Amino acid sequence: MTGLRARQKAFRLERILEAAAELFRKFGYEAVKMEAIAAAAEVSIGTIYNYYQNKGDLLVAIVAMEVNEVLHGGAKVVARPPRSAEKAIDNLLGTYVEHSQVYLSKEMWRHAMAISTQQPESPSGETYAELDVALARQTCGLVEKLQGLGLIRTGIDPRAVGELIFNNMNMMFIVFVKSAKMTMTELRAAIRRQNRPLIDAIKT
Amino acid sequence: MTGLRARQKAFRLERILEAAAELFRKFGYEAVKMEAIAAAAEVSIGTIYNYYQNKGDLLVAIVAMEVNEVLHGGAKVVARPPRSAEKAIDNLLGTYVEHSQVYLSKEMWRHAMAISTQQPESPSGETYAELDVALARQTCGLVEKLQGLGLIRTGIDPRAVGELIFNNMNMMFIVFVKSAKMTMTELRAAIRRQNRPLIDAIKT
DNA sequence: TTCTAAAATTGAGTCAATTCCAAAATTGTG
DNA sequence: CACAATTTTGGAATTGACTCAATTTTAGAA
Repeated sequence: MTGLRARQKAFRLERILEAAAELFRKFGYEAVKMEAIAAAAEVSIGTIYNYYQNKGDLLVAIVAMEVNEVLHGGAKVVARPPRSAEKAIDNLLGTYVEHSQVYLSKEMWRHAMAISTQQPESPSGETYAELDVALARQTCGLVEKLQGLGLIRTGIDPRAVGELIFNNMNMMFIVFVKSAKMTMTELRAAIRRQNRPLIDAIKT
Repeated sequence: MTGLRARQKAFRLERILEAAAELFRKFGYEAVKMEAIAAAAEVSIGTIYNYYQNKGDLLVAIVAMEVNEVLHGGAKVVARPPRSAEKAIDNLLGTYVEHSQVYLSKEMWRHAMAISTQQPESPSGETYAELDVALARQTCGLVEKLQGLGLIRTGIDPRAVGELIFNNMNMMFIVFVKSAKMTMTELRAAIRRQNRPLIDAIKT
């Protein structure tokens, strides 16, 4: 057991995902037909639907791999944060938004977000939501750590602050991927500006 | 001039919108076929597409009417805010989220959001984005007013605070409509909890 | 009233995602 | 080595949003 069948399955799963990722990146999510993905992965359309529920599922699986990398990057920042609340938070959020652009286009992000909003109960929708929760937790974790390091006043609820900061960033990221012209630099500047009053007020 | 044709046009526009709104509310956005809307509005499918670019456009038009009411409700709060920063902000955000449920189901909101994310450049996507901007401005306006009333420290950037608060609420509202079980009460409690450290820090 | 160009309406047809299902392949078992 | 149970395959059928060429309606001039 766990013989040929399982190996073939894993192999096909990956080949389909890679074919889709490459095509999505090259031509955009909407422009790519399932037929093209099937041809590129050298399987039939039916086979794709055997592995993934729908076209959106395929996209969200790609995005999920990406977000997992972002979580890893974030963990490093939380482990050894810069020695000021301002810099630490800027660093973490910077990791999030910068990394998010490495493999995924704005268009891919937009569709992934739309799919997870449209079908929150589907496996891919839940996956996406869980990743958001994990990122929010990580942000809260950083705030807590900063508090432990004496960089943020005691008595302040770190979860409230973490969620507020994360939600603001997430919303700004949505605005960013929806805007054709907004740059990464502008995004980061806006987030910094929005966070400043809060951080000034809670830092020691 | 402005005779029969214009009147008929306005009449049909409205009849299509009303038919769609009723069907969407009763059966959900996805479950309703364009064919059904056409039949209910007593026009052909082609005619609907003469007035609205696509099915999503129809939904966003309905949502836009709703959000305009929300903006009106918000204006009243900003005009005569409660005499504490905490209550004033809670009141405004409460107006937003409570009103949003009157005519629209979570499912309709989810699809409207998804559409505006997927097609940000389309008329309906832009309409939705503009409404978000208007709401964010209103929130900033309230913060500024509270500052003018001496309820929030001077020297704090009201736009930064307003945007932070609005973006957090907006993100939480997305979480809310994506969750089958989250209640309005829970949503409001979460938002209050998240805002508390910020408001405590900036109020006089 | 009658005629004509512009505007609006119509619905059958197109397109791409998704579903269906019968044939083929794979595996564990007697 | 069969052979039955299970899984995979691939292409045909379905579905529903959207298009477009033909038809109908309207406004206004003669």
